[in-house]
Amino acid sequence: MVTIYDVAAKAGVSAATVSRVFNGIKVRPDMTEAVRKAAEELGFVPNRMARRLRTSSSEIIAMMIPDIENPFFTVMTRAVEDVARARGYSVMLCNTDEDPEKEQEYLRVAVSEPVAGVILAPSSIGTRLDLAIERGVPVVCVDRHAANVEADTVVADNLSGATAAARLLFEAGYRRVACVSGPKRVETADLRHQGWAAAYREANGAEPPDDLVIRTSYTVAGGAEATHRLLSLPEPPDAIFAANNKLASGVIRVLAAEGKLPPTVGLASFGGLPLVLLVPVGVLVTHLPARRLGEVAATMLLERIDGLKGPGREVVLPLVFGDEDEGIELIDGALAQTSRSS
Amino acid sequence: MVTIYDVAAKAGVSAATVSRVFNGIKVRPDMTEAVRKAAEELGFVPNRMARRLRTSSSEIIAMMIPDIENPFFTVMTRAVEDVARARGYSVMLCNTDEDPEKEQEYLRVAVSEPVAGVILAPSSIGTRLDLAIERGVPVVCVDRHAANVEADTVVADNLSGATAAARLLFEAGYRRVACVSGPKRVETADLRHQGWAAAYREANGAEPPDDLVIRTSYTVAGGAEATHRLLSLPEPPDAIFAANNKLASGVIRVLAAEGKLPPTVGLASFGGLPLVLLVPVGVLVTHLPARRLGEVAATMLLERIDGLKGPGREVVLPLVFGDEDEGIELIDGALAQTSRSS
DNA sequence: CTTGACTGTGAAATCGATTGCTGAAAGCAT
DNA sequence: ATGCTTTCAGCAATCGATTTCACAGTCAAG
Repeated sequence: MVTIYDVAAKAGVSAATVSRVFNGIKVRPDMTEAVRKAAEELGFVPNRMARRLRTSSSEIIAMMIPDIENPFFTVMTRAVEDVARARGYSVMLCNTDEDPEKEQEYLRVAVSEPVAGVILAPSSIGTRLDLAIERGVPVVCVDRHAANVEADTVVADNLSGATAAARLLFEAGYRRVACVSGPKRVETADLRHQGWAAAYREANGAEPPDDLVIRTSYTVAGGAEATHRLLSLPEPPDAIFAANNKLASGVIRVLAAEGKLPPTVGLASFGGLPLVLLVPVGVLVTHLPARRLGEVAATMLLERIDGLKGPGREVVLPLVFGDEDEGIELIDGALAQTSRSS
Repeated sequence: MVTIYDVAAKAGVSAATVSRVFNGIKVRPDMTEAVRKAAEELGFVPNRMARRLRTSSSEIIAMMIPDIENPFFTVMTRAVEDVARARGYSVMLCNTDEDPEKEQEYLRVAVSEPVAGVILAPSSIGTRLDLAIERGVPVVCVDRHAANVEADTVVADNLSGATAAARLLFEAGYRRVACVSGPKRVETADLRHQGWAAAYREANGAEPPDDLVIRTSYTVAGGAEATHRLLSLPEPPDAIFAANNKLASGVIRVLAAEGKLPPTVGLASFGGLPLVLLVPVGVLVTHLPARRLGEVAATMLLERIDGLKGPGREVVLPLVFGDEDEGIELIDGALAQTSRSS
C-alpha cells in the first residue's frame, strides 16, 4: 500500500504538502507538479479510511426503506441514487421490513459507520431517530413522519389524496365503499384510512361502520385475505378503497377470481402499479410521486450535509389530478391510460 | 463522541481491555461486566473507521445491478441483503443502468472504498473486473458472466429454460413464434434468443427467419414497440416469446390494445411478473430463481471474503417445471395459478 | 535598513481502535 | 517453599491521512 509518505519522499516534500495538493490547497506550482508526478508513478490512491477517521466524514448516504420489493420504494431509491451520485455520494440500501428493531439496528450501524446522512421511511410513527440526531448525522424522513421533529420530512398529501380518491368512488355511484389499509400506527395507513372515512361521511352523512374497515399488512396476501372477508360479509361492500399498491393487487386478484371486477365492485388503488399488465377497466389509480419524493429528500439531505442549520422542514407533495404520471387518473378506457404508469 | 478511552476510564480498565471485550477476546468476567456497563451507560458505539484503518477491512458488500426498478433484481438484492446481514455485513446498492461506464465507475469506488466484496450482474459480456481482482477484492457475478473467469458465477439455466418455454408454445400448436429479446451482447438476451431458436428449429425443421426476431432494450416500451412491429409484418407471428418480464409487460399491453390476447396470439414470459394483477389467460410464465440466485451469490462471496482460494466456480440454477414458485407454469385457469407469483 | 503583514512549508499532534510486547499474578509440579 | 509455565491486563506503537502551529521567506511601506 503506497501512502502519502512514499509520495512525499519521492517528490522531495513533506506529507502535509502532498495532502494539500490532493485537497486543492494552494501549493507552489513546481511542488504541485512534482507531487502529481510522484503520485502518478507510484499509483497512489488516498486511503479513504484514514481520511474519514481524521475528518470523520464519509460520502455514503444510508437509505432505509421498509420494503425493497415494493416498486414505490425502489423508484424512490432510484431517484435518491441519481441525485446523490451526481454529487459524488454512494447510497447504502437498508431494508427494514417494517420492523422497528431491524430499523434501530440499521440506525446503529449507520451512525457507527458513520454515514454522511440518512434518508428513512420510518416503520412507525414511534420511530426514534435519537441515535442519529445525537451524533449529528442528518436525517430526512420520507413518505412518513418520525417522532423527532428535528428531522426534515417529505411526504405526499395522503389525507386529501385519499379523500379525493375515495370521493371519486362515491361520485361514481358506489355507497358501501370499504377500506383496506395497512398496519395500525403506520402513518400512511392511518392517514389514508382517515381520508377514506372523511369521504364516507361526506357522501353518506354517517359515521363509517367498523366492518367496512380492514387494517392488515401492506402485502398482496393481506389485500387478498381482506377482500375475502369483505365479500363474505352479510352486507358486502359495493366498492373497495385499497390504501397501497400491494393491497390493491391482492384485492384485484380476489375480485377477479370471484368474477366481481369493476364495475361490479368498484376499486381504487392508492399507489401506482408498475409493470402492470392489465389493470381491469374501471380501477381508479392514484399515482404517488415516488420519484419526486426521492429527489426532494436527497436534495434536502445534501443541504444538511453541507451544513445547513435550522429547524426541521416539512415538504408535502400534492397529488395533482390528471398530472402526467403522478396524479390521479381514472382508468376507464382499458389500456390507453395505463401506459402512463411505466 | 465517546471513545473506548472514555469507557475505559469509567470502567477503571485500559482501552485495550475495552477493545478486547468488544472483540470477544477473553477478559476477566468482572472486568467484562464493568466494561459492558460503562459502555451501556455512555452509549458507546465503536467507531468503524478507526477499526477499519487499523485492520484494513470493511463489512460492506457492494451489490451492482443494472436496473433497480426491475423486481427480478430487487428480489435478488433482498436475498443478498438477508444473507449478508446475518453475517454482519451491510449492502451498498449500485444501479449501473446497463451502462458499462457507470459500472466501471462504481467498481472504482468499490475498490477505493474499499468494500469487502462485490456482487455484480455485469452489464455486458465484455465487463472487465480487473480493477477489483487486482486489488484482491472478491467478486461474484450473478445472472450473467463477465470477461474474467477468476470470478465465481451464479446464473440460471437460460438456454435450456428458454428452449423449454418456447417449446411449450410450439406444443400448444403455434407455428410462427416470434422472439422479443434484450440488447445484443447482453448475455441473458443472447442465450434466451438462442434457446428460442433451438425450439424453433426443432419444431419447424427450419432456420428461424430474421424478421421474427427483435432485439431491443429490456424495457416495457421496448416490448410494446417490438410487438407493434411484429403485428404489422406482412405475415405476423401467431405467438411471441418475450425474454424478460418488462418486455412481456410491453407485449401484453399492445396485444390487449389490439384485442389479440392469448390464445389469439400465444405468449411466453421469461421471468415472473411480480405484483401482477391479471395475467391474461394462457400466458406461459417462466419464473426465474431470483431469490436463490441472490442467496447463492452472497454465500459464495462470503466464502471468498473468509479467505477461500481457488479458481472461479460456476453454479447454474435449473428452471424446474412446475416448481413452487421458481419453475415454469402454464397459466390457463385465470387466477388460481398466478397467486403463486407473489 | 527595519518592521510588519502575508504566504506557504514542514514537524508533529491527532482521529479511535487494534495489537505486539512486557511483566505481574496465578496455577501447578516438584 | 521454589521454580516454571500459563494467563491476561496495560503500555505504547501503529494504521494513513489531515490540520494546527511555528517559522522561514518574500515583499511593501515607513
